[in-house]
Amino acid sequence: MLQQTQVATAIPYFHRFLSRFPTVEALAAAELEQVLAAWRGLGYYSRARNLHRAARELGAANAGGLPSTARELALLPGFGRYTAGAVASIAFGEQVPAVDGNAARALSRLFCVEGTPRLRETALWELAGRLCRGERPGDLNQALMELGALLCRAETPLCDRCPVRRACRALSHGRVQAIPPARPRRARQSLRLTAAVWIRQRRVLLARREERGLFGGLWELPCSEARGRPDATLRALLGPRLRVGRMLGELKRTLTHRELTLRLYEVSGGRPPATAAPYRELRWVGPASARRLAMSTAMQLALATALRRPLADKRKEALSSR
DNA sequence: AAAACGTGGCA
DNA sequence: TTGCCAAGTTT
Repeated sequence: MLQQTQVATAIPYFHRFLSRFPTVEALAAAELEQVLAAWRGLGYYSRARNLHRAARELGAANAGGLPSTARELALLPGFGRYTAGAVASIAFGEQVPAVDGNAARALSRLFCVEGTPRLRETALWELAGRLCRGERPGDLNQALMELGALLCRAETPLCDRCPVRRACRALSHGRVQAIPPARPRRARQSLRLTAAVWIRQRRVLLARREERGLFGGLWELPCSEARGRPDATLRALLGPRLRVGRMLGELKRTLTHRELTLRLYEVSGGRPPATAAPYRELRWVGPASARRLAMSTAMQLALATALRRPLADKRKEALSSR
C-alpha cells in the first residue's frame, strides 16, 4: 500500500484491509474481486493483484510463512528491490538497504550524489548498503526514509532542524535545491471515453475489466474510447440494436499519465449481450451493491452522476461510502 | 529500459 | 490552478 502512496493515505486502508484479511491464508482464500474491493479508491490496483498472487504463492509454498531474506522476498509478485529490502530489514533484521524516494533524496543531498539516473541509482543503493550494516538495519532504513519525509523534503527542506546538517555535502556546497534533479515528466495523453448508462428495474449495467492495464479487474460503466459518434461507439460495444439517448453528464479526471474525459449516455433496448469484449463480465447491479464493488474513484464519481445522486459534493460522498 | 500505472496533499 | 511528489513495480 505504501508504494508511491503517502503513509497517511494508506493507514485507513491498511486497518480495513487487515480486519478483512487478517492472515496470508485469508488473503489467499479470497477472490481477487474482494481484494480489489478492499483496495477501491487507493489506486495502482496492480499492487492489490500482486499482493493477492503473492499470498497464493506463499500459501502453496510454505503454509503462508514469509521468507526472511530480501533475495527470496524479491521473487514474490509486487516485491521489488525496495519492498524486499524493507521487509527483510524491518521485520527480520537482515542487513540490507531499502531506498525509497525519501531516502534517495536524503542520501543524494548528504553525499552530493549526481550524474546520470543510472549512476545515481547505483550510488544510492551502495551508500545505503554501507549505512545499514549495524545492529538495527531496519531502524536505520526507516530513519533514512523518515529524514527524507519530514526534514529533507523535496520543495522546502528544513535544514535548520536537520540532525545531520554538519555532514551534509549538498548543504555545504549550496546545492540543496539542485539535488536531486526533478525528474522529467511526460505529457499526459488525453483519453476520451463514451460510457453507457443502462438502467433497468433499478439496476445499472456494469462491466468488469480484464485483469491488466489501467483499472485492471475493476468494475465500471461499460465504455470505450470515443471515436466518432457516441451511438456508433456504444453500439460497437453493446450491440447494433442499442438505443442511445441523451448525454447525462461529463466527468474530467487527471491521472498521472492520462487526462480522462468520460461522457455518459443514457441507453436502452432489448437485452445486453452475454459478454462485450474486452470485458470479462457484464452484470446488472443495484445501487447498494455497486457501492461495494471494486471500482476506481473516477468510476464512483461517474456512477454518482449516472444514478443522479442528489447533493453538490458527490466526490466526498462517493469517497465516504467505501 | 522507457512507459504505464491512481489518487491525494501541498505550495 | 498547476506542478510535483508520495515508504515503486512491472513489462
